[in-house]
Amino acid sequence: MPAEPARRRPGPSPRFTREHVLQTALELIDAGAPESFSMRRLADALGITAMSLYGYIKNKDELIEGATLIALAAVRDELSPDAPWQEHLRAAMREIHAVLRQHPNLATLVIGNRSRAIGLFRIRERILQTLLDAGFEETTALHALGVLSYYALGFATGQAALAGIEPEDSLPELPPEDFPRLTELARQYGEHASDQAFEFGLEQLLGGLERTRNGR
Amino acid sequence: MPAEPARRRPGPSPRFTREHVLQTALELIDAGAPESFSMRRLADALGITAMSLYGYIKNKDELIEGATLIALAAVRDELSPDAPWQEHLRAAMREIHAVLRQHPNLATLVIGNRSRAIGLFRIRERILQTLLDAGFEETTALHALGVLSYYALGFATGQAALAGIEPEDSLPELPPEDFPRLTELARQYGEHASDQAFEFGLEQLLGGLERTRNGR
DNA sequence: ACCTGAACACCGTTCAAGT
DNA sequence: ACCTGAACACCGTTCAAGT
Repeated sequence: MPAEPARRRPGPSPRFTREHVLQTALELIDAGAPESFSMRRLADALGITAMSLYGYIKNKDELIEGATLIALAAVRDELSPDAPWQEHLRAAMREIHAVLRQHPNLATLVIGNRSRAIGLFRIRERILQTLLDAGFEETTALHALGVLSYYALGFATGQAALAGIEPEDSLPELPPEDFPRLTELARQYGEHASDQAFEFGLEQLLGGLERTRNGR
Repeated sequence: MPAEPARRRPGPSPRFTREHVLQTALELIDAGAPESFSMRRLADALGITAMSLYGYIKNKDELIEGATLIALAAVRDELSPDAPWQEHLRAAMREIHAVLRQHPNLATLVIGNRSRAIGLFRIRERILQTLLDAGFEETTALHALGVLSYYALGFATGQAALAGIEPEDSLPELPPEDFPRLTELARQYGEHASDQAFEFGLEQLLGGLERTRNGR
């Protein structure tokens, strides 16, 4: 690189809002592989040095939390408040799933990061509220909350792991004599992580909850 | 147990089996935080340099796959083959859950790693076999396979994220006016990630599958 | 006040050289 | 054949100094 004059124009050196930094982070997280996101790459994308980022956020965890919050802001409950509780849960779960599908790497980062992003708790509050209003006992409601959130997060992370992989490559080569069923269904194996599979599981869970609430 | 060569070099020049390397890796993964596991630390624990590891495994992903395989070797099906399919699924899911609870950081590493550890496919084969034998249609069986595996993996990862955190610290400070229910149940919030919650969700899923198989 | 370079303490992995 | 040090191309983060 040729030596430039050490002097830098003090002119329009760009200053960002925290939101702009977080938004750029989210775009970068969406663009690459989950592990390819780094402070240094984000700084590059913004045209500043990595160290300058620390003027906007405390550390990388807080940065990911902030990006999560922005992404989750898209989750809204549009249902009328007198819709049955099953409808509310179904809608909430579908919205979470849709958002995580749009930002697949976020799911991977969040699940491994013990994220305390307040957006996650906004959704949990809403689910918990729905369950309690539906008449579930407190402990049962908390159990259901855990089941529903980890199902959504786990499934989305699983789908993210298969993103960009050809369906027929989602299975490694397996000896047919030890894996007869997987071998037989190899071509359709990708179905296990499809959106229909998510819906299928959601309906199993909602049906189960309904049965539980009606006294077994 | 290390293979003892006891020949030719003076000084500490131990040679290991691949199994010993993988076993040590698993212990190290269990011991610390998920992100604290590194090739260099593993080499330290073995008393060799990081570069020597590449004589035993191709890279870090393969190392984690190998450790996963060792851990999953503990999963066995002890049921008699004529037990009802629900019992088989329940047993398989509980065994997976138990193993992931014993190696919590492994769940985190596996879910973010698109692991192709053959041990995972051994379990999937078994679940798929059970579902097909129970009479589920192929697509439905694959959907159920995805739902069950991602539920187990997602829940275990969620529990791992809370490991070592005091139950009362599992919630960040939230404004009570926006989060009335979570605030109200803050003391019991840890319940959402308990083993009972896992069992609760498992029963919802099994009940749902049973209903599905009996024609809605 | 904001941004910087240099530095620290790490990573995974390659490679040529040593025994 | 196995292990090594040195090196490469990265990390997140701190800190004193520059503007």
